[in-house]
Amino acid sequence: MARVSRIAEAPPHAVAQALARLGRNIRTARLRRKLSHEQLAKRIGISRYVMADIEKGKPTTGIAAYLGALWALGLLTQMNGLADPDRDIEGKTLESARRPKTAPKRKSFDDDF
Amino acid sequence: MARVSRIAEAPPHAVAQALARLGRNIRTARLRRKLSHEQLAKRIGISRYVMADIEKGKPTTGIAAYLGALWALGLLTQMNGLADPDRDIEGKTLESARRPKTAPKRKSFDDDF
DNA sequence: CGATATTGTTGATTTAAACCGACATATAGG
DNA sequence: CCTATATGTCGGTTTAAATCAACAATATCG
Repeated sequence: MARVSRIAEAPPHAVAQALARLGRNIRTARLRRKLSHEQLAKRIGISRYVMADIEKGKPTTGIAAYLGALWALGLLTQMNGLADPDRDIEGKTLESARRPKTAPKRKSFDDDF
Repeated sequence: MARVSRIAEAPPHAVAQALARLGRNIRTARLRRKLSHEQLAKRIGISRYVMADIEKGKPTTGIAAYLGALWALGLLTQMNGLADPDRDIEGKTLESARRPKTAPKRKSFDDDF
């Protein structure tokens, strides 16, 4: 990533937790399939070091490496419904009739946070 | 990421597709909530440029940025069951009684691919 | 339509992600 | 136990991810 964004530097609990759990789950799946870091990494096209990073839930590691791991383990299909607009009740409620291509104009200067 | 791994350089169809869909879904969720790139990016702690990258499904972008977006949109909970060992039928079947901490020793030289 | 905000693009800079070699430690399984 | 393999750690190199400023293009809405 370089220049490390705040979300990566100090992720909120929920994000850090999700990341840690994902890493653990990937590790479990790998061990069940009796693959070493090196073997799985090779299939994904990453180094064994990055494979280890993934299992640690490293925030700055590229998403493709994570998805590649899921893919190589046959678990990528579980990504299917993620953030699906149809499941987004909150969003559906908020949505006005039209579907704007950009966000609506803000009244004026930034409503920060 | 630097030195761009193969998975990021030329992701398999399934991975590229999952990435593109995730990006689109995040965009839809953002627009429904009437947030601009800049507004959402600020809450996540990234620049608007990275926010745009996410919606494009850029493979090399750090996973924390993606999860941060889901988090800021209230969609992170959908990550819960991802790669859950309990749901991993394939893995459960393969698993032998014990739970090794490392992969079993390979017979000898690499079984490549 | 016109004013304003959003989003896209480009080029330059900074910095760390990914890689590697080498070595230490832990684990598996004979 | 012993040995081969797996995994962890460290320093150093390469390279591109993230940022930013500035401007262009596009979309919103009064």
